[in-house]
Amino acid sequence: MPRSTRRRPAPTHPAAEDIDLYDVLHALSDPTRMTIVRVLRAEPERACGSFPVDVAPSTLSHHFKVLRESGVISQREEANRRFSALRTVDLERRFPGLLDTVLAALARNGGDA
Amino acid sequence: MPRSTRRRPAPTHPAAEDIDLYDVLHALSDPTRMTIVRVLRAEPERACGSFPVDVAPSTLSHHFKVLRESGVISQREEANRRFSALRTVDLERRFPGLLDTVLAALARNGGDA
DNA sequence: ACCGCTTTTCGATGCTTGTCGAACATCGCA
DNA sequence: TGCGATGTTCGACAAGCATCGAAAAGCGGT
Repeated sequence: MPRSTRRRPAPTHPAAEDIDLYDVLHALSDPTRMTIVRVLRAEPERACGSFPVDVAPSTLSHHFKVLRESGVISQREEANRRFSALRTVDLERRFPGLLDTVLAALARNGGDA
Repeated sequence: MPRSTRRRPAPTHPAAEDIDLYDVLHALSDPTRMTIVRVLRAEPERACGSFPVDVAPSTLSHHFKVLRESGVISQREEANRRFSALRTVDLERRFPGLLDTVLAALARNGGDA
């Protein structure tokens, strides 16, 4: 009996057309999560633990879950690490210009605040 | 002794340059408040009680307070009515394109949902 | 087989939030 | 002066949220 290669439950992502605006806005209304998005904007992919945020690992995991379930980021597993990436294409298709505008606004708000 | 003509405490608004992005995003992440913004987009001004939202007056007052203190709307008093308006100029100056993009995204999200 | 690293899950905690009803304030009008 | 209409304030309440520490799961290397 071939055991599944899946170890932990694979991270679930909403379909592009199911991304909800209110979920996205809520996800982006937290500074810690916005920092994650901003960093991910500059790099295509990054491991969870390598973000310049000052919260406990469990808290960070929670924020990634919020971002993932709102459709802002995607996550893939590699070994015991989990890499995150912005869903730029899906977001652009669903809500054109939103991500760019918000990130531009963030830069005016205080940049890294 | 001349009493002040102010009866109730006048509504307080943040200065344009003090509008905080996180406050704005949070204000916009609620459907009831978003409905208010959407209606205000089509009309320059409107009295509080005349919005097509289905909540108690006290709840509505709370939402207006959130919108006002985040800098999304302004309110002026006339007699015993309070008129609200979008702070389109201030918002555009502080976060260019944000309001338009979010409202366009709202239309894609389900329009009046 | 064991250890260390990365990340998630669980339970708890304190704060925030959306909601309501009741009471209050203010105005116009009769 | 009193009445109705318009909004706000005040508690109260349930739900949600950001946060943490402790524990567990999964992987790679020794």
